[in-house]
Formats: sequence, structure tokens, C-alpha cells
Amino acid sequence: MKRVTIADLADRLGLSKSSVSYALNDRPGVSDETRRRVLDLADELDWHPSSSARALSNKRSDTIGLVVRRDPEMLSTEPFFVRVLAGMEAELERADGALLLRITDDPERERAIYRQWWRSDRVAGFICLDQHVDDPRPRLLTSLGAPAVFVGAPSTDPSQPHVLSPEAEDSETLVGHLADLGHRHLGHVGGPIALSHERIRHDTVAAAARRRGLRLTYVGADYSKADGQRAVGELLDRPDAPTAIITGNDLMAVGAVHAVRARRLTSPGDLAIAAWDDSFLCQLVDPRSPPWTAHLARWAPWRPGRSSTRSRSLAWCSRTAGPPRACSSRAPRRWAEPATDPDLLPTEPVQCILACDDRTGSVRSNQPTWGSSPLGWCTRLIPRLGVSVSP
Amino acid sequence: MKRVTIADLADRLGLSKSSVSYALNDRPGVSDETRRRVLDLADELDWHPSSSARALSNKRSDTIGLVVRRDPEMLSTEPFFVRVLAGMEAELERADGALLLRITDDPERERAIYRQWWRSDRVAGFICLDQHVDDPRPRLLTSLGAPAVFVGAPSTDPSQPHVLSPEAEDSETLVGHLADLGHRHLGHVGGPIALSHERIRHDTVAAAARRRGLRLTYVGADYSKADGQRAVGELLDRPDAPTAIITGNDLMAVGAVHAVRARRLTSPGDLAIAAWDDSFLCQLVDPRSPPWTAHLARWAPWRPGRSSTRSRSLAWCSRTAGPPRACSSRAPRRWAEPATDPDLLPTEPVQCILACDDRTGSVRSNQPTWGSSPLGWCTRLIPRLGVSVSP
DNA sequence: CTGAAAGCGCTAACAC
DNA sequence: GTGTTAGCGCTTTCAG
Repeated sequence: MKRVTIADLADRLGLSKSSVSYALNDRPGVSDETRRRVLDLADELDWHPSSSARALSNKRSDTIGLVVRRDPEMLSTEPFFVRVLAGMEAELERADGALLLRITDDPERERAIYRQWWRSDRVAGFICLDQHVDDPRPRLLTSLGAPAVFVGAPSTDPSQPHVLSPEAEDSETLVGHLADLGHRHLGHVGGPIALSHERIRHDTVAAAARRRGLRLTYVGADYSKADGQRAVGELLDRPDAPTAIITGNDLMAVGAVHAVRARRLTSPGDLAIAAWDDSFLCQLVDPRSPPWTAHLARWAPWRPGRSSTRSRSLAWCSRTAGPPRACSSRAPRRWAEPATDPDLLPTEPVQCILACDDRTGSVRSNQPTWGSSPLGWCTRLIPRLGVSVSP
Repeated sequence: MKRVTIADLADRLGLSKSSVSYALNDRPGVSDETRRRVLDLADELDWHPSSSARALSNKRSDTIGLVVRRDPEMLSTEPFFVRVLAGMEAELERADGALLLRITDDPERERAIYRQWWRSDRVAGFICLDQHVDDPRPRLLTSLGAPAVFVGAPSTDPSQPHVLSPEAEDSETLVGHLADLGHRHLGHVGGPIALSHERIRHDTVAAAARRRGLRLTYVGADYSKADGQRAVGELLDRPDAPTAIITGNDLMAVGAVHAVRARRLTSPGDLAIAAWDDSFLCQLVDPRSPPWTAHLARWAPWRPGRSSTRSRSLAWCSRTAGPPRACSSRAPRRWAEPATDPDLLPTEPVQCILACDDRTGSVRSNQPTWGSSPLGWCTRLIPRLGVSVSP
């Protein structure tokens, strides 16, 4: 199975390599007639450009690197990740790009991979998830000169683009909703506080509660179901337990449900639960599914002291712009914030407004040529940065 | 940020490019002394080989291609996929390889990607999941000359290696267990029958039931929770409903639980549920979690006619070699079958026995240098094939 | 043990 | 419009 090269094409057509190359790359310098013949032959012979050869002379790649620093075991449990992946893939699909993926738990290893992939020209740039406080990556990638898009929190290096989630707005929504239901004491079960977006949530939830004169108890956990259950259990076992909690992801919300059940309490009767993420877990673990609802009603009398009539709804939802619909496992659509700083791309500002369905992860953009998902969208950023950086 | 090349290293050390190359690649032809100096300098200058240049002259890549043909939306809901991914990544991590990933729903597109990635030298080979009856990929990849490992079912092309799941054994285990509990009529809610392994399950479950003189009703579904719920609902609504069902994945088992609840029936009282996969969903949606168990007991009397005392356990488990432990959401360890045909790798037979923990996806191998997961393991196959193919 | 040189497949000046 | 040529960074003969 001998590889077909442009030299082969050139030979068979009696042309030179360069003419063939021009034709293939849709560049001026060849007649339409010639171009057609080249294209046809290439098709017939099933020619494909050698990606290494092309990368070697172009010094660029159409591959985007993603290094996920999480325990693979735990990752498989977290719906968020696959949604991110699917979003990126949706975009890469249309751009005919590719994703180079690595999952590792080891921070040292992670940094080594960034260096290696970049220095070995494997990728055009990176997408970075899960930004930490004191995250070494902004500095590392800047020093390497590698384009990168940070997702979820602004990079500490202002020259790097990022896509933000409206954390503050979410916090406001969640706290506001629970306050409206009459709760006076909220629990906040946050994810790892080393994560920037968790720190933001910590602060903004606190601020929203303070503004309304609500009591707030914060407990940190690690995003796992087990630890969420532990944390919520701690809250429930206090003499002054909160009547509602907010968890940082759905997995911990499921943990919350289990903590409630384990204590023979009910939700939302004894504890209203609201969570960030609105993944499919909300559909799977639906406390309302019959005869569960009836069941709750029956159990409630057993602990009348703990039963609360204030909260009749379980806000199983997240990142919603409007108030969560009571007892709904669907999140309404929301409008995300403009996602980039226009300064970053002087030649072609990329500010845009996305209409985002958080449940499906898909977005509509006011720039019609752009992607179909929030993370697909930042996938697009990379090549663009490449263009504006090396003019 | 100028790239560091071996020419740079050679210059600074007063050597020639070739010597440097030899030293770097651990090849004979340089003194130990020289090798050390080269290695040290490379380290100091943070040199990394250009992957494209290397691939260009080597005509090989350390990247493995994975094209997943599923609806991305649905994928995020299916724990199986991320476990596969994590398994491969675990192996790639140690091999310092990389995964080129593409998720697409379009079969035509899928085949185009295989061609393109192969002809453009992007990957060393492929791992193929979800083999269909009449799957075009074995033929396609053979005709391209691309190494590929098929997972889950034997390729129709016997020259291609594959990693099998012990489907027949699983079927036997599941049916046997339910029969032992006293069930006489089983339902089998299978996944898409176009998938080879589902066809195998269909046949082997039927055979196992027949051998025991059990009745069996098969209903096909699409692996989604909703469709699983629909299918189980259909079974439950029949006048002669089965007392136990087997579903093809956990998501459909969750659907089954919901179908049961929606009819105010109980599980396992009215319907025992057993499923292939044993993912984390089993932990999340645990019908036994208190006060659920008590709840079941209370509900049962409401529909005494439907309540069965035969089944006291919910076999929420899968792919177990021994009988499932009653009411356990953990699968015991199992021994997988030898995974490859020794004929396939004449130079270096790769037959090995894996000890596999199906819950974590990790395996122990009797070939100690080998991988740590079943899919990591087939990741390893690719380069090995490469070696034996181009001697 | 070392150096010069060819070539992997493609792009991009630069001449014709 | 078309052909010639010089790299891109690395590997690999083949002489010294």
C-alpha cells in the first residue's frame, strides 16, 4: 500500500509539484482547468496530505490539546466532563480538527505534557479546564508561547482568553430562589476550594446570603457522591441544621439525597436541595418519581419536628438565569455572558453573545459562523489565536 | 521562542547531527561520555523532538485513533464510554502515547475519518468500539492496511485482533442466578440488536433460558433510560408479565426502576432487575437505600397480586463470574478470557490472561509489563502490531 | 566512534 | 500560469 504523494499526482498529470500543491490548497497560480484535473485525480487516488509533512513545513497543527487533571476513576462518575468533551467534539467535527487527549492525575506529569506537546509541535494550542488558584498553567503556557483558552475562570495572565460561566449570577439565582421559598438558613456544599470557580461561588453565595440576611453554613467537599453525602450529613446532624442546601455538582446532590434518606428525613420537606450542573443525573435520581412523592408524604409525619412546610419544591437545577422551576429537573435556557475580552484579538474581535441551553450544552451564537457549543466555541478560539499571533 | 533542534545541540557540543540523534535515541554509535553530554544539554535546553519531523522520517506515529460513532448527547449519559476512555488513557499515560479522539454520529463521516487519519499518517492504528453486524470497518481498515483492535466482538476479518468480553458466560450467570431465585419468566431488554455483542447476548440469554426451561420475552431498546423504561413498561403491562428482567446496560436498568415505580410496583418484590455494566449508576440509584427498603415493604401489600416473594434480591450487577451477590451493587472480580488469537502476532504472541476488576476497569496481567486496564491493554496492541507488520 | 549527505512529503519563494 | 529549488527537523546509510 504505497502512499500517494503530490509528486505522484504531478507525474501523472505532467505538472510540477508546486502547481499541484497550489491547486490542492486552493491558492492562486493555477488555471481552473488544471485545478480541476488535480482535484479529480487526488480524489480518484484517495490522496490525503501527510499531516506530518504539512505540519513540518507549516509549523502548525490542526490539533487541539486537552489535558485533564483528574482521577480517571472519578472522572467516569462526573457527567460534566463528557459534556465538555462532546461540546468540543461537535465543534471539531465541523472544523475537521482533532483532539489530542490525556487524562492524568499527576500535576507534574500534567505540566510535562503541556511542554512536550507544545515543544514537539503536536498541537496548535490548549484548552484548559479546572483552573486552580495558583494554577501554574497560565505562566507555563505563556512562557512556552502556547495559545490557550481557559474555561470557567479568568486566567491570571490577562493576555490569555477565557470563557466564563456566570457564577455570580448563578449564586444570586440559587440563593434568591431559596430565600423566596422562605429558607433562613442555607448550607453550601462546595467543591474543592482550590478551584477558582469554587472560590468565586463561595464568595458570591456568601454575599447573596448576607445581602438577604440569611444564615449560611459552608462545608467543603470533593465533588464525589460519597463526600457530598458526608458533608450534607454533617449539616443535617447539627442541632441547627439548615433547611436548604446548595451543592457544587449533581453528584454531591445525589449524595445529599442519600444523606437525607439515611436519616429517614425527606426532601424537599426537611431539606431543599439545589445544585450546580443540571446533568442527566437529575433525570435519573428524581426524588419526585412516583411513588416516591407519595412515599415522602407518608414518611414526613414520622419526624414532624423536622418537617418543613416552607419548601415545597426541590430546585434540582443549575445555572439558570430565571428562577428554577419548582420540582423541575429541566433547566431553562439562559444567556451566557460575552465570553472573551475583545482586546485579546485585535485583528478580529470575537466578542459574541451566546444563547446557551445548559442542559444540552449547545449554544446559538450571534456570529452565525461560529460554533454550536460553549466549549466547541473555545475550540475555535485556538486557531484564531494562532492567526492573530503569527501574522 | 525559537525551537531547539538537534542541530542546535550538535553545534553547541561540537558534534554532528547524527551523533546527537544516536545519543538521543539510545542507539549504539556514541560513547557513553558523549551520550551523557548530549542528554544533559537536551534536558537543559528543554529540547523535545518534533513529532512531525520524526513521524515524517519514521513513517510512524505514537498516536492511537479512536472514532466513536454515537450521539454525543447520549454518550454523556453512558458511563461505559468514559470508563473505556479512562482505561485507554491509563495505558497511554505509561506508554507516553496519545489519543486522537473524534465523536461523530454520521457513519459516512466516520469512515471518512478512518481513511483520512490513516492516509495522512496521523495515527499508528485504531481501536474500534461498538462493532455492528455488517460493520464496514474491518474491511475498510484491512484495505487501508491500518492496524486495528476490535473491542467487544471478534472482527469479521480474522486477521484483526480483538478483545472479547465473555458475553456467553455473563448470560449464563445472569439467567442462572435469576432461575435459582425461582423466576420462571424472564424479560430481556437488549440494546441495539445491530451491535454484535447484543446479538450474542440475545442468543446466549435465550439459550441459557431454554436450557433451564424458562420462558423468555425479548424486547429491544436503544440503551437510553427513556427507551429502557418504555420497554420494561411494555413488559410489565402484559397480563403475563415477567418477574425478572435483564437489561443491556445500567441506564436501561434505571429506566426499569422508574417503570416499576410509575406503576406503583416494587423492585425486587414485583420485578427483579439485573443489568450488564455495573457502573457507578448502580451506586447512585440504589433501590435499597433507606428508607427505600422499608418503603418497598409497605408498598407491596397494596398490590398483593403482583407481589412476588420468590425474588428477595435485586441483582444489580453485571459481568460477574460468580453469581451476583444479592442486593449488592458491587461486582466481584472475574477472569476474562484470553483476549487474542495467538496466530495474529506470529513474531511475538500476545496471548495472556487478565484478571479483571469490572468495577474499576483495571486488570492484572500475567505479562507484568503490560497494561493496567482491558482497554489500555488493547491500546498496547497497536504499536506491537506496527512492529510485527513492518519488520 | 564521527561527519556528510540524502530523503521523508509538503510549502513557498523565486525565476521562467 | 508553470516549473525549480530550498528548506521544515529528524533518521539513516555510508564513508572517514
